[in-house]
Formats: sequence, C-alpha cells, structure tokens
Amino acid sequence: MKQDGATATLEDVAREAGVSIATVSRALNAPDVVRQATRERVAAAVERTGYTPNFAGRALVLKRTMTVGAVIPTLDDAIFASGVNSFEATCRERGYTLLLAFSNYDAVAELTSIRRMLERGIDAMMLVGTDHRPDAVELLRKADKPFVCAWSYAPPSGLPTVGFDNRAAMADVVAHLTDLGHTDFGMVAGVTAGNDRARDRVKGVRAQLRRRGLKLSPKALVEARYNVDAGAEAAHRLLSADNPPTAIVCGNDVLAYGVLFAASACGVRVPKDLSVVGFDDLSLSARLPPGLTTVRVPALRMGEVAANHLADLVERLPGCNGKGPAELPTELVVRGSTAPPPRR
Amino acid sequence: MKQDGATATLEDVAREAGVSIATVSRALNAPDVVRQATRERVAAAVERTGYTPNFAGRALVLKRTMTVGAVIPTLDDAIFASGVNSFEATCRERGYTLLLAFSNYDAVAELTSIRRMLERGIDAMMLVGTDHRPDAVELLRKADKPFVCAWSYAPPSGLPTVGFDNRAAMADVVAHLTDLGHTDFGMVAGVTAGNDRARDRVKGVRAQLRRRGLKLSPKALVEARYNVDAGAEAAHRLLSADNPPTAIVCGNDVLAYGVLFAASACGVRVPKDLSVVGFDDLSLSARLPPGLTTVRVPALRMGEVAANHLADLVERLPGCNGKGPAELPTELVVRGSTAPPPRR
DNA sequence: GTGAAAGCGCTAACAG
DNA sequence: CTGTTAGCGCTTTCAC
Repeated sequence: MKQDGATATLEDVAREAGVSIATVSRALNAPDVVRQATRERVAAAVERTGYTPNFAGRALVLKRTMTVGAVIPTLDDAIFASGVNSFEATCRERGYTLLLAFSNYDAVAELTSIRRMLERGIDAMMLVGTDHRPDAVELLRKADKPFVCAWSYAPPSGLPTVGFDNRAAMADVVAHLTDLGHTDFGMVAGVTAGNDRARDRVKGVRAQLRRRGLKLSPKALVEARYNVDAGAEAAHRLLSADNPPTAIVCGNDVLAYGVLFAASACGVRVPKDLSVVGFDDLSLSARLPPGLTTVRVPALRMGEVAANHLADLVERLPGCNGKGPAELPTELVVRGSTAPPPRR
Repeated sequence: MKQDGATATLEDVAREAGVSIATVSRALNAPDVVRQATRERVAAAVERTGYTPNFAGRALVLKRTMTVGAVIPTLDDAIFASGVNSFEATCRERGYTLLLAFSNYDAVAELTSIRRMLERGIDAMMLVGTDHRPDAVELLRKADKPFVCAWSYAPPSGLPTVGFDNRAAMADVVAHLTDLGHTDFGMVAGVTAGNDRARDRVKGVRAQLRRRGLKLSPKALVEARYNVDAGAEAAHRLLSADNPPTAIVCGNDVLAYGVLFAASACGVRVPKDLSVVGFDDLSLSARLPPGLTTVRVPALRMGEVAANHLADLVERLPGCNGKGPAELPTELVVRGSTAPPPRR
C-alpha cells in the first residue's frame, strides 16, 4: 500500500501485479479479454495499492467524463430542490456525477456556468425552462453535447424540453373556478422576467378566462417574488381594490400561503369569501387549513426522465433523439380553499 | 472558426497565431510574461478558433480541477437547500465548480459518492455533520484533500467542522421554556440514526432539563421523519398521554408545523394550552399563526464560510488550517407559540 | 492473452 | 520573451 500522498497509478498496479499497464487497464475495463488468473492478480494488486482511477487521464483519451451538468435558478424553490434530487439520483444510478450551479434567474450567469461546465468536460446538461441566451444554446450545440430543458414542455420553443404544460395546467385551474361560478379573478404571479414558466402560467389563466368570456383586468394581476411575505403583500393589494376578486390564482404554493395568511389577517374567510389556488402541491399544502387547492407537478418523475434521456443520448441508445422526451402530466388537486363565490 | 464537432486545441490556436503552444498557454495563464503584441495575436486566434481550454488536459498536469464536491443528505430539508445554494455561490466566486451528490442519510452511499468524486479529481469536499464511515474520512485524508463537515460545530469529533452547536442551541430553547415555568416537556425529534445534529438536539434538551432538575421521560420523546405529517402524528401521540406535556420541543420547524396542526385539530390551543418550539426558522415560521418560536440557524453564512475555508486550504493561503473554521452563532427567535403553561 | 508504444491537451522546466 | 520537449495517467491499436 502506497503511503505517501501520491495516489497509485496504473503503473504502480502493473508493477505490483507483474503485468503491463495495458493489461491492468483491460482487466479493469474489459475483464472478459483477460485471463482469469491475470485478472485475479490485478485485482489483488489494485487492492494492495489502493488504486483509484484518475478520470482526467481517462477523460483525455475517451472524451467522456461521466459527468453531467445542471444549471438551476435556485434551490429556494422546493420544486427545483426535489427535481434536482431525483435528477442526481438517476444520474448516479447510471454512473454519472452531477455538476451543479445556480443562475439566480440571471441568463448571463447561466451562460458563464454553462461555459465552465463545458470546459470541465460534461457529457450532457440539464437547464431549466426555455428562457436562455441564444449563445448559451449555440455553445451547447457547437460542443455537440446533449441537453434538455426541464420544468417546461414547449416544443414550439425549438428546444428539447421535458416537463409539463404550464399553460394547460393553469387553464385547468381556471376552468375549475369558473365551473364553481367565479367571474372575478385576481392573480398573484411569480416574477415573469426571464421565467417562461411564470409567464406561461399567466398566459394559461388569461387564455382560459377568454374562453369563458372573462378577462383579467390589468390591476388584477400582481407579480411577486418567491416568498410568503410577497404573496401576502400582493394579496393585500388585490383585496383592498374597489372590486376585490372572489378567486385568486397563484403562480405557486408559497405565494398562495401568503395569500391565505393575508386573507385571514383581513378577516376574509377562505373559501367562503375567497377561493385560493396554488401551484406545485408542496407537502404543506394538504395540511395548511383549509387545505390548498393546487396543481401537483411531477418534479421527481421529471428529474428521473430528464436524467435517463440524457444518459440515453450520451450512450447513443437507439430510440432516443434530441427532440426531448415526453410531456409529463399535471394534476389538479382540489382541497378546501376553493368553493363557489359568495352571493351578492 | 472550426466548424466540426472537434473543439479547438492549443495547437490550433498556436498555428492560427503563428506561435508555439507554450506561448499560447502562457498568454492565457500568465499574460504578463508575454509581449503585448503576441498576446493580442493569441487573443485574436482564440476568438477565431472558438478555443475553450480542456480541463482534463490541465488537470492531468496541474493535479487541480477547480472542482469541489459536496455530499448532502437530501434537498428536501430547506436548510440544506439554502446552505448548498450559498456554498455553490461562494465556490463559483472563487473559481470552483460544484460536484453534488445526495446520500439520503446512508453512510455507504455517502462513501461511494466520495470515492467517485475523488476519482473525478475534486480539490476539496464538504460533508454534512460528523456521522461518517471511518473509511470515508480515511479516503479523504489519504488523498490529501481538504474537507470540512458543515451543519455541526463539534471539535471533540476530531473532524474539521463548521457550523453551530446544536446542543447549546437546544439548551437555550429549554431554558426559555423553563423560564416561562414549564416543567412537563415533550420532544418530537428528527430521526437520530446516522444524524448527529438530531442526536445533539435531543442531548441538548436532556442536558438543560437535567440542569433544572427536570427530565424527559422515555415516552415523552418521539422520533419522526422529516415531514409535516410525521410531526402531526408524533404530536397526537404525545398529547394523548396521561400526562400530556405543556411544552413540545421539535427537532426542526417542519415537525413543529405538524405539531401545530395536530394541536389545532385536537382543540389544544397554542400557546395557551401548549407551547411549541421549532428549529431552523424557515421563512414560513414567522407567518404561520401564532408565529413559531424557533432557532435561527446561519445556513447561508455557513455555506459561505465553508466554501471560503476550503478554497483557502486548497490555495494554501496563510492562516488557514485543517481544524475547521469558526463556530457560527444561532439565535433563539421568540414568537407567539410559546407562553407560560396553563394553570393547574 | 499480453506488451510496447503512440498520443489525448496541457503545463513547466530548460534553452535559446 | 519564445520555442522545444518531457511528461501527467489513461486507452488503444498493433505486434507478438
């Protein structure tokens, strides 16, 4: 066993086993081409030397690092957190290691991280949504690295996406509310700048309202940053209007929590006076009185699908293409926060 | 500009600029030793070829990858999420890229990920807490890679830790409650197996109770997994005992939310009938009625400190050692969920 | 089956 | 200042 800091190399193992480095390499990577006895001698030598392959050496010749990158806006949003969790788990299962960076919704920061990861030789990459600098996409394309944009399903973008249709999901929400009889809507949206998911959710609300002959008045739409307080503040704004809405649709559950707290602080009862809907179905949403009606998104499944898709692409498995994998379904979860509007 | 998939190498740039590859390398890494004119020719050639350094080549000779690893139990816990966020931000600032893996509280999985990251040539690594397989630590030591265990401050462990003292923080919590007059305590702890933070929090409660001549009876301690429902279930168990506690201390805020919901479901009023304390101070805790008394932990600061410490170590900056950086303070945040116990 | 040798892209002496 | 050259650790022909 080598004791000093220097880690053992193929050469050390070869010397120890009395074979050539080529044989050691083969014994490790293509055991079937090596005679049983030799293989065992090598295995013993590996054990004794504490050998650990050096990926830089391997990467240099193979042009593969078994590393995949992901650039995520932030982990503050629990939905990203769980998606990343499952993405990593699947990557790991398939032998890949995850390189992770955060963009904080800054497209330039994203570009920088992508470049850095490319330099580090990632084999593939996951991005979030479809809002990216064209040069970022070009970089990936030119480097010929498979990539996928998750948390969105938007073939028209021309990007390989995997995720769900945010517009359709929001249309379901609005349909649920109009079916209950609501006609006066308010929306607390997430920040839409640089965030196609937030934008699509607004669009989905608008489109479905239009279909029912309704609309979202300019003042009935408020944008808020991703936190409870911002949601509460937005709700106060909405509820103090001349004609307060009877239903508030939120861009995510955290904002909806804020709306719930604000309503209760103003003496507005949910769902009696006001219906509230979230988006994400965080674990708290089922428990928080009166139970939040929301959209369940397949974050875990999505991370898994994205990782498998990328690995398939890297390994050039048949049946995979750069178009992106399938659309994942969302589900409207109706709970206690929605009910018919109050009588006039 | 090279159009085919093959990315440009130093040689391409050198040919383009009419200099040797050594000069290109120098122009890029030590601009000051290269004549201005040459430097400009090289810069132009880099531009034209779209050259991007290959880190595998560089890593092979430098034995540095500008990559740091982190193995985290999970991102489901918001406190890990924000710590990772700031850890990555600081790493990035200092030029390092983050390799991230999850252990799901499994020490063997952690070991596997550490090994993998070591193979990939990480320069340093962050772990969570002090519960690790001895061979994992040995691996890191033998590879001579700086590492730090975050989310704990526990010099007696012999590991380089950065974080806060979970026992002391919990002692503060108990002191607050005994000062209010509580004598009947219950605790909903996180899962303690393989989790020194959860264990230390229990120990902190026990120690402080002892100091006040009190104790936690065996049935007054319930372990629960990290989710609201488990917290609620544990609370039901505690509250349905013959002698229900007047104060329930929780291993984290999420469990405390569950306790709050359970109490309200049983008609137990907080803080009138029952005081509840959490740990973490998640953003919701201030808003959730009646406002959760909890311990604020410096997660962001910790990620930052850990990253800077590791970078200092890698770069052999003076004044840094392997002992681990400073202890970070926690803060007891008193809100509406704690009050004197009800009269008998 | 196994060994010798070339070379992946890069940096760092060492000469000039 | 700049070029030549020797590897870093590994895989992979090509011979034997």
